[in-house]
Amino acid sequence: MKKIKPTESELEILQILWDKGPSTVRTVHEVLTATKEAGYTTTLKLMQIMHEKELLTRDDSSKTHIYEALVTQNDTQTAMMNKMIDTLFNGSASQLIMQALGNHETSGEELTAIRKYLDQLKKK
Amino acid sequence: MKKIKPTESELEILQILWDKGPSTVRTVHEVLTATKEAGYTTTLKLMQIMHEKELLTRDDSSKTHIYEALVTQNDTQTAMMNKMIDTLFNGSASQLIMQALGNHETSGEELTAIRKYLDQLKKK
DNA sequence: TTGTCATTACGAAACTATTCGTAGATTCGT
DNA sequence: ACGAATCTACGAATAGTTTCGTAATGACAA
Repeated sequence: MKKIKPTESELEILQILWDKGPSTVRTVHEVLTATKEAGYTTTLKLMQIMHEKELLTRDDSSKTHIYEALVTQNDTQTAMMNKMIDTLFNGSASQLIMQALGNHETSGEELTAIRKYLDQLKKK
Repeated sequence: MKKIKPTESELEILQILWDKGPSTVRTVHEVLTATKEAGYTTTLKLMQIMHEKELLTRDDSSKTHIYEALVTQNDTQTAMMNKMIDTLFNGSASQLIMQALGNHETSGEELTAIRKYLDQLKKK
């Protein structure tokens, strides 16, 4: 399996592509600048680099290229979580889970969902 | 609250200091090189920089300085988890939790502990 | 066609992180 | 006291990330 290690800025772009699906630089840039300052060519360059790194595919059949995330959100989540558990939670996933439960206002519904999931796991 | 954003290498060093408590560069370096290659002065420089950044305190009353983590493991966990939930899990902590449950072999004991913790939360 | 506009390509600058060589200071054993 | 070993300080080289200016290309409207 390929190593997934997007940088900070790359993650922001991936997020947008996961959300919107295949998009042009313009689209991504628009979403990006809703939150933060950035020049258009900055966004462009980033996406070009991500394409080189094979984080994105590019459809350049028409003049305006269309980019798409090549790594899934799920794989990225898994990769980064594992690293985090490793380097920050002494290898214990449950420690991470409790930390997450403790530090966030989690709604009753969410708690129920987690409990259900837990039951399912226990059956095995 | 101060912003906690240690780099990759800095995290490795923090980990060691959290584990061992106040330590010399030599000690940290020894642990570090058990896993990976690194020159002594590299480790030294890193820790000096971390001291400048106020990630570490330094006791230089004797010639061999003693460094100690200034940020707690817990605060760092919280900070990095929140960012992760934000940038990778669309703001949903429970999504992260299920991901963690799914992708790790979690022992029965751990599951029970989590369940207990969950019960506790539900009471409120 | 001609000018305007949006787009891509390229390269360089600015910044941050990582690595390590060298020099100078201190400690310790003999 | 002498020399070897250990440690710190400093600065520079390297590498990776982020930013953006400029030029070339293509699309489109008048």
